[in-house]
Amino acid sequence: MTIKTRFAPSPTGFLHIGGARTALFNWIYARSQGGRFVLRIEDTDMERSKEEYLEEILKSMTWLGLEWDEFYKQSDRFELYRQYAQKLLDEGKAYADGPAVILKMPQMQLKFFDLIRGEVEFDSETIKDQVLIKSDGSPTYSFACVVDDALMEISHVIRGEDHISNTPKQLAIYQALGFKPPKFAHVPLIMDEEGGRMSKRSGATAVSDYRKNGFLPEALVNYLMLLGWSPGDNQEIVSLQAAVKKFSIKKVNKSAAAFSMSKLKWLNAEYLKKTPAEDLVDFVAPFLKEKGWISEDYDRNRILNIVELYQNRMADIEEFLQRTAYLFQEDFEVPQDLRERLLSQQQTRCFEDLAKALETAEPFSKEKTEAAFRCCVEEKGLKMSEVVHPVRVALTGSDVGPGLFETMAVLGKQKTLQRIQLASF
RNA sequence: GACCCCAUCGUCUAGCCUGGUCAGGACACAAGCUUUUCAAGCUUGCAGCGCGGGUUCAAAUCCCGCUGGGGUCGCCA
Repeated sequence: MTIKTRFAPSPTGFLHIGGARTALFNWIYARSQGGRFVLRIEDTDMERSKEEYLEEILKSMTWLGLEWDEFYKQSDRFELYRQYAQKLLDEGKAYADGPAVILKMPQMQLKFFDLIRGEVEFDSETIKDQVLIKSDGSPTYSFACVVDDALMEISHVIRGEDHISNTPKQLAIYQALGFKPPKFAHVPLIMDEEGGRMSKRSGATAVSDYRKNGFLPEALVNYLMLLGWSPGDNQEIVSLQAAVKKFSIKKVNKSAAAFSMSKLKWLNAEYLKKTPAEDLVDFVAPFLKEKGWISEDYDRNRILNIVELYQNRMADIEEFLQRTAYLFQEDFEVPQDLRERLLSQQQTRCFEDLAKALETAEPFSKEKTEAAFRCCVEEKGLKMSEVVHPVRVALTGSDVGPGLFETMAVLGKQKTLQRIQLASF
């Protein structure tokens, strides 16, 4: 049997991280079985479906690396749904209510075997007749879904747990149509940090938000797959390729998982650390351009030096931009408490001489600046720590950051000297 | 409310199917080492089987009940 899965978002909103994880499991499962992955846009609700959302969904899927083998839009297939509805009408399995078509609920065993949960059974008495075609001629979700899954020969329907109670209704439609139902697997939902329902208030929920905030797609994908699934060998860093090798749908958890931004950030930091600095330059450049900090023809080597300095000090782009702002902006504020604590008259009185000493550093490298700096500090009988911290504040506006001399090298001679002198009185 | 699903550290999880390993790992948190600060790195620590009944020589693991959480009850998807 050929394995075929599908992800079927409706373009009534951005691609949600919950949806992304469902898509991810479908993709991984198809790939792990040598099967095919279908992307089907469920845009039967003409009112709420928007072109911009469709574009955003496609873009997010591509960004995540979840390429599809087949693509469909339900709005192209309305005629097909009407034909099947007519068939049910002709066979007496459905009845008309004005222009609408409604399925007579057959008496049947509404039982199915869920690949993740095992046997799930519903009482057919509790399920009402189902609308198949709405009064406006468009198909309902369940009807279009069943017709498509059957015609597209979807072998495994992997979807969110919120669809579990749709399954018995759809089973009835399969039976009426005379189609064999696919295998079902309902993956648990993702909860917010507090364990409640994911909502706008829960923070970033759209995949595009994570892209904008400077997360690496590999990190997001890695995080999402770990929410409800584990390779089982204590590995946390798992590539898509490794996941495909180890994936088993039966090993997917049954219980809902709370989203953890701190773990996602940790994973992102891990991926950031192992990404070659050269590649990171390209990753970071668009964000710097957007800030207006660099132009189109920026000094690639300089950005490379900066990236190398901060690669281990950031979990996302926001942190990077915050910590490197002093390199691109002239007027940064030194917080009042730091000014008082580290830039007192006493502490800055050697600044003039330090500036003079640094003037001789040529080239203005980490090694040369450090040598000149140390020499001057020793001559004055001071300790390095007494001078290093005040100077860092003068240069960066912060008391934390990379090594002082690496910072100087990347800041450049002119700005370094200027800022030291400026702070000395 | 009815129906359905679920339940291991604060969080994500391994272990459950095929009862017997100090219940393992990761994030977070705390401490130490390193260091011009921070980060990274290394080491250590803290912390869990929801409750109650069974079955059994033995239960996180099997069964039942309870409690708790979640989902669905649209001519939305």
